[in-house]
Amino acid sequence: MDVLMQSLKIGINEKLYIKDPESSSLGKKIVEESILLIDEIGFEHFTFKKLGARINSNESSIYRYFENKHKLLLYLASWYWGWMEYRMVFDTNGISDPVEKLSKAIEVLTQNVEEDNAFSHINEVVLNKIIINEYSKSYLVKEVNDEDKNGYFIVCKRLVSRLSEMIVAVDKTYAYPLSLASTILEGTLHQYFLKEHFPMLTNCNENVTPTHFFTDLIFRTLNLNVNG
Amino acid sequence: MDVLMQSLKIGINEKLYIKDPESSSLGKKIVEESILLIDEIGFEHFTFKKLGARINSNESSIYRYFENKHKLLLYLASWYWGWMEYRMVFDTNGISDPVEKLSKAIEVLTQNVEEDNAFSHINEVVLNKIIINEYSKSYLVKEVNDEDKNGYFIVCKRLVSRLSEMIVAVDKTYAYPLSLASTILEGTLHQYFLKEHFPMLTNCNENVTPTHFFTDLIFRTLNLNVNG
DNA sequence: GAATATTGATAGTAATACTATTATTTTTGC
DNA sequence: GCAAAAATAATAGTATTACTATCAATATTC
Repeated sequence: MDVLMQSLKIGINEKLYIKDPESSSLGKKIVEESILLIDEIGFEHFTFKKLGARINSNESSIYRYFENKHKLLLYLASWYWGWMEYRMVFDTNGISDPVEKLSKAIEVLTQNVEEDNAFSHINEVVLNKIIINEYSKSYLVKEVNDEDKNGYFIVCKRLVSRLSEMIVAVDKTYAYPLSLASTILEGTLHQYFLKEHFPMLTNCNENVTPTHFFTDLIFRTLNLNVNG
Repeated sequence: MDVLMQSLKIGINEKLYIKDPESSSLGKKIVEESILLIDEIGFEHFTFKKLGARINSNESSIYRYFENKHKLLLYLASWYWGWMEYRMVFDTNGISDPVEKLSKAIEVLTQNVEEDNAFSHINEVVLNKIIINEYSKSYLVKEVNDEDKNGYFIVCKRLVSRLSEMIVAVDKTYAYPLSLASTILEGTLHQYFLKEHFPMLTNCNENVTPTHFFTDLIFRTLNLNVNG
């Protein structure tokens, strides 16, 4: 799993941190506990001072790793999308049939996240929760164009692009592969949010998952049979 | 248009404001200029102090209308969704064919917003821009469950519900009408955002609109012909 | 064991997000 | 047209946030 780990590390833009949090135990603790604290109190209430108190460290020490909490969120999001991308590529790698390949990709991207023990200091289940609740806040900012120029969103963009290509491989005539791919990724986060907080606005529940909904949607849209 | 105006006023939960901004010229100015200022500097940089300076009024006076900027955003969002709901109901009212009715609803909900002169102090075009950029921030908060209990999201919920019913009217066997409806509403905002800031992640541009994409998606998903 | 890097502690600043009080202006009712 | 009431403005003040700067204490490494 070392190769995986490295490939994921590569995905994170160096401008997102001042000092690489993977390079020290304090850095890892900052990442590890920030995920838990953001989940507990929400991104708006989260501060470096509170995080410092929680990990018995100092506010000023955290500022030596991340410029501000916004950059930390972008870092966590890059890690998350890099991890998703890796799993998608890994899990679809050997599949030659384009329909089966797309189907598997959708499954990986929309299914409930389970813990991955390859990364000891990152709790993927909780990270997924904060991506559902907070990811939009990382790009819905006035500075988005400049930040995009800095490459802060490159991992997520590459994921959409890859998924779009898989859609094209299934149906070259379909006119909206990019829009469909971005709708699936964003829509998945949204359906999980609705399931948790607005169950009346979704058909997803304990039995019906976003994977069911989006797999069905893709197959109907691209005019395929469920069995490939 | 007075009836319309009233019906839209009714839609806004009274708990969202301390004093009804429609009841005075200062209140209207607060709403009018807050839309423009949030659009200009973004919700994070927007403060009541800055708004006060802009309208030659006082921070403390604005606090007499709205508890904080979060409630103001919820107010603006309720107004927006109330206005969309009204237009959707109005424009689909006489249509008896369910397919044509759904098609018209999608059109109203996904098309580019144009100014509505019935509401002099609200610039719908700019309001639509801030909904695209800021709406998610109104519900992606830790307090969402309590706020929902207070009825702050009722207008948007009713809209999803209505759209879902129109989907059911077209295809009773389709298993995910709520998820499809919520995906369309949320996805429309997202596609407009991508079109503006991440054109590589969407097929929408000057010629292809979110209306094209979502109309096509709905028709394929519900197995209909484009001509009804 | 000295030099260097890292972390911690403390202090300080400007801005934010308010609340409270009092003064001034506007509105309304008679 | 004037008094009473309501609305708005001005000012001040508090706690928190989002940092920056400085210096002391601790690890690390050469």
